[in-house]
Amino acid sequence: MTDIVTSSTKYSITDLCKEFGVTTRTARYYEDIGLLSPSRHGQTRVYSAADRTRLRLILRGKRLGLSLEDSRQIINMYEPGKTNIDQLNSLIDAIRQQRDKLNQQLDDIGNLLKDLNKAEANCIEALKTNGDK
Amino acid sequence: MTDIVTSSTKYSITDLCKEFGVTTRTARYYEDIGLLSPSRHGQTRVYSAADRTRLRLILRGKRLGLSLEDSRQIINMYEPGKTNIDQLNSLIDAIRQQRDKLNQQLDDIGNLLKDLNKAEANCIEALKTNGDK
DNA sequence: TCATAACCTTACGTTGACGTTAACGTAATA
DNA sequence: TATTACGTTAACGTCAACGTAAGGTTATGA
Repeated sequence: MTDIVTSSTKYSITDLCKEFGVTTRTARYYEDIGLLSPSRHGQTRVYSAADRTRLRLILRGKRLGLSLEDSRQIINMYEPGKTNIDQLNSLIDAIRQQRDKLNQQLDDIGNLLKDLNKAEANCIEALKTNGDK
Repeated sequence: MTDIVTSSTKYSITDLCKEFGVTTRTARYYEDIGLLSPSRHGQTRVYSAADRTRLRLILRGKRLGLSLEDSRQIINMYEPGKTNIDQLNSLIDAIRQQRDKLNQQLDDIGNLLKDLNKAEANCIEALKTNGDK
C-alpha cells in the first residue's frame, strides 16, 4: 500500500491479521460486534496503531481464556469516559473482580506446572527403564 | 446415601456437582465425551475419589481457558499407560508445549494486572477530582 | 489492457459446551 | 398411599466465535 499523505503507521487488514496470526474473518467479526472500528479508505478498512493495540489486547484476553465480552469490558476500563461517580465505583469493583480471577489463575498455573513437571519426570523415568522392548 | 458395604468415599451426582458448582448436565456431558466414567449402582452413577479428582482437574483447566480436549490430554499425561518409547517422547513434547503456553499465560497475567492497577489508579484519581457534579 | 490479487458484503454452516424439556423409574417419608 | 426428591435417557435448542462459500468491486503489476 503506497501511502501518500498521512503515514502514521496504517495497516491493511491482511497485514494486521498476518502479524497476529488470525484470519481476516476474525478482524471483520470483531468489527461486527464493535470491538474494532477501523477507518475506511473508500470501502477498504484502514487500521491505525490504536486499532492494532486493541486487537493485541483482545488476543491477550483470548490466551487467558476470556470471552470477547470480557475483553471488551477490560478495554473499556482503560478509558473511563463518562465520569459518573457510580459508574466509577462499579468500574473499580469490576477491576477488583478481574484481579481476583487473575490471582486464581496464577494459582492454577502454578499447580498445573508442578503437575507437568511430575509428569515429565515420570516419562523420563519410564524412558530410562525401557532400554528393552 | 446410607453406605453399607464399601465406604471408600463415594459421591452421588448431585453431591459432587454441588461441591464444584456445576450442573448434573455438565457431569453427564463429561461422561458422554469420555472425560468421566463413574461406576454404576443399577442405573445411577456412583463417583469415586478418582472421578472427583478428574473433575477437579477439568475445572481447573476451564479456569485457565483450556478446552475439554486440552484437559483430556493433560489428564492423560498423568498416567503414561502404554509405554511405547515414541509415545513417551511425543508425550514429553506435549508437556513442554503446555508449559510454554502456561509461561505465556503467566506473562499475560502479569501485564494485565499492571494494566488493571493503572486503570484502578485512574478511577480513584477521577473520583477525587469529582467532589462536584 | 488485462489478469490476478486483495478487498468487500451477505448469508448460511459449524463446533464446543452445555441448557432445557419431556417422559419416565425408584425410594423414602408424611 | 400419594407426594416429594432424586435419579435416568433421549433429543432438540442455544450461544459464542468464527469458517466457508458465493458473488461483486477495486488496485496493480506484467
